[in-house]
This record gives sequence, C-alpha cells and structure tokens, in this order.
Amino acid sequence: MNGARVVTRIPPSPTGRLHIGTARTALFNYLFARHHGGRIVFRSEDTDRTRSTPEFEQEIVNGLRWLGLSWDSFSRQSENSARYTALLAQLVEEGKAYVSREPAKDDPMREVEVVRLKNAGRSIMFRDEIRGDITFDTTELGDFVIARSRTDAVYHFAVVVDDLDSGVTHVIRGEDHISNTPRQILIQEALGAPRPIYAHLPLILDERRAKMSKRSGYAVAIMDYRDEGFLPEGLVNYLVLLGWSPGGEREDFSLEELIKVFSIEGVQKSAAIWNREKLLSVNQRWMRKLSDKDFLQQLEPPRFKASWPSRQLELAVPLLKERARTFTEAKELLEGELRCVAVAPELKTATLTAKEPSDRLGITAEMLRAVEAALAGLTENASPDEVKALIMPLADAQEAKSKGSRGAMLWPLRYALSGQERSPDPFTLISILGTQESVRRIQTALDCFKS
RNA sequence: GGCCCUAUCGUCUAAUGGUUAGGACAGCGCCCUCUCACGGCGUAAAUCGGGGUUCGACUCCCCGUAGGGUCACCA
Repeated sequence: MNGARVVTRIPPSPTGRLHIGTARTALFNYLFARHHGGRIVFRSEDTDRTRSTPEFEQEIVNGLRWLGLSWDSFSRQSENSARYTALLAQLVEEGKAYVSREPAKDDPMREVEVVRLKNAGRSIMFRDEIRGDITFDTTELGDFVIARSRTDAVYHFAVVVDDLDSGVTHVIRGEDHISNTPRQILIQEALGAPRPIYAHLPLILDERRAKMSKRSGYAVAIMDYRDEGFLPEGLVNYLVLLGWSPGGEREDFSLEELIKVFSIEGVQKSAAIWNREKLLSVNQRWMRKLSDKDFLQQLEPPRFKASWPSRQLELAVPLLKERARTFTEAKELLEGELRCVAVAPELKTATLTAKEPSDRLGITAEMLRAVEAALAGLTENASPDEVKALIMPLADAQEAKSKGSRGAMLWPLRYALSGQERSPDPFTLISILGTQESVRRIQTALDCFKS
C-alpha cells in the first residue's frame, strides 16, 4: 500500500446488539489491517446519546473478542466532543460552514441553531476499491447539517474528524454507506483532510432478499449464535466466505490463515444471501476438528455429569461429532437419540421382534442368548471393531441358517441395547456400554419373552 | 420516484477473451448397512434479455429488465 502504514477502523454504534453484518465488516477490517501489518482502531460511535448504552457497547466488544478479533486502540465519540466543537468553530470562522437559526425538526414551534456546511454542489468522484469509480452530483445535498448545535456534531462530521485524527487510511464498510461518502468527502475537503481509500462491502440479505434484520426470522445477533453452540471459528469461516473468496476451491480457513490469504481483490460486488444450512455445515467441520476433550468442555459437562457416567460421555463424543452441527444439537442428541447410553431403555416386545413379527420358530430369544453367551468371553472395554468381529459371524450364521437377514439378529440386539428404532449400531453401543451392562440389557430383553 | 450499486446452478462462489463453465451447501440416486448418522460414488442444476466490439465473449461497451441500497438535526 504505497509503503504507507495501513490503518483501518471498527466503528460500531452501541445502539443495539452485535449484528452479523457489523461483525463481518469488523472481520474484513481486521483481516485487511493484519494482513498488511497495519493498525486497527476501535471507535464506539455513541453520539446518539439517547439510544447508545454501555451494555450494548460491552456486548459488541465481547462478541468481537469472542470471534477472535482484536484492535490497537479504543475510543468513544462521546468523549471527543471538544475536538468536534473546535473544528466546527474553525469551519464557521473560515466561512466554510455557518450557523443557521431554524425551526427544530421535531418541534417546529421551537427555534434551534444548527451548523450547515456550505456546499457548492460540485460533482464528486471517488474510487472504490471493490467497485471502481463512483460519481455523485452533490447539489441535491444542499448545505447539509453537520451539527445539531455549535457543540453537537452529527455522525458524518464526527466520523470524518475521527478518521482524520487517527490516521485512518482505509475505510472498509457496508455498501449502505456508499451514498454517505460524497457528503463525508465534502467535509474532508472543508477540513483539508486527506481522503482515505474506500471499499464498500456487499450487504448480507435474508432469503427474501431484504437486508438481514430480526424480522428475517434468523438470529442476527452474534451472541445468539454463540449461545446456540456455534464455534467462533465456524462463524468467522462462514462470515468471511459470504462476500469473499480466496480464489481457489479451499473453503476452511482459521483466522490466522485468513490473515495470510485475505485480499480485497477477492471481495464480491453483489449482495450475499444468508444460508443457515451452509453455516451449520461449516460449523460442524470445525466441531470435528476439536479434540474430544475440548469438545466435551463445550458441552457444559455439569449439566450432564449427574446422569452421564463420564467414561460413557467421553465415548459418546465421536458419535456426537458425527451427528451434531452445533452444541445445542449435541445436547439434544444426548437427551434424545443417545440417551440410551446413559439410561437403560424400556422395551416393547413387538419392536423387539419387528424383523420377525410372528417370531417364527421363536428364534429371537435364541439369538439373543447366543450373543449373551458370546459376550461372556469379551473384555469389558472392547472396541467396536472387536465387538463386531465377535458378533457379526453369529449374525451371518443365523442368516444362513434361517434364510433371514443379518437384521433378524442385529435388529433385536440393537433394540435390546438402545430401546430405539434409530440409534448407533450395536457394536458401538456394546463398546460404549461395556460388556456387563450390555449383558444386563440383553437379559432384560429376554425377560420380555417369559410373560 | 431521484440518485447510487449489483447481476454465473436454489444458495455461497471459481473461471479476469479461447474450460466438456469447476467447487461447496442443499436436493436426488446408488453403494456401505439391522436402523440412524458418517463416509464413498454418481446425478440434476447457472452465465437475466437485447444489441454491439472481437476470429472468439461469463469476461469489454451500450440499452433494457430485475434485485438491492440510499434519500434525517440515526448511526
């Protein structure tokens, strides 16, 4: 970048929760600056005193940090008003702006003093790094307001002053700011400030192609995704792919890797539509990269400790990695489909003999006894493969003998162990439950035939 | 409506004048298999329309059309 040091900014307004779009814009600013060894300034744009709150500011900071982002300086516009006031006065003195007495916008009976910038109405052209040259006719802007009073700067003015003071070189922001740019350039020129390089990011739309908002039906607050059990790595990875492409076919990137490969060249021009399914899929890939230990930690173990023997919870992790796309889904699995690992099931005889409805020749019980006998020779902590090596031959023998299928044996076995029509396979189940518990459950199933 | 931006499979995107237009998610089919899930293989699916420029357009230009953004003393 011409050898000059890059300075980008993350300027959220603390008037709401941390929005997906805000996070993505922050991410792009972060990646661009870090890629170029530059600085990032975080600026809380809290000039709207009535809507801004410390709580929102805190959530935004926490959320961005949770995603893994960082910055090199922090400031609040509310603490910089003396600077705006001074520059406002300077512009008025230089004749570039003037104080105007006029009826208040919200109450026409009251008269107020606002500061307006003198605007010659020239045509303004600026270069956008993503879209190329953009031209605006500024006459329709008129002498626009830059301060609500001599001391109360409006957003556009504060932004230009802060960008100037912190030496911002690159303004990377949402496409919705394109039309704000000419007015900010006009202020820059009045102030004699250098013009930063602009890059306007495409917007994120919902499936109705409208700007993402709460009414889109999707969560738009980053923290809601965290609470739902998404990984920051997954969110970052999905967010960066929405509107940016590395060029090749690789899709999974960590934050560190993104810093290396990120380039403004890869940023898309057109808006992207939010796709939760894809997010889920990307997130699952990151969940699978976790070690079993880390995975377990994300599950808030305290909640499961009581009903889940820790050994079995640990052994269930691979099953969770296979099925869950978020940690909320993982918990649902533990309470539903995988609950049988921790709690012995209640069995229905009809389901037990589902593959042999009339229990032809009374073989179901016979087969279960055969498995029970075989299990006696197995060590307590056998692996799924060992269990399979032991039992599969029995199932095959049964298949040949009764001209049924292996299911004739495997179905009742799996059901005896799980009590569910859908569950992990019986070998894995026996491996996790242990030989003793497995035998107990088989005996319980056998009892069904006594009555 | 004015102004501005945008336009490749349903979605995210690759291909920056020459490719059988590639990948991922979702879909569908097959395989694996007692079920579920995973996995493997395969399949369907796109260059918005019309004009140019060019030997040759997804790619460059113009016009339409469509979508989006923005028109505050909110940021």
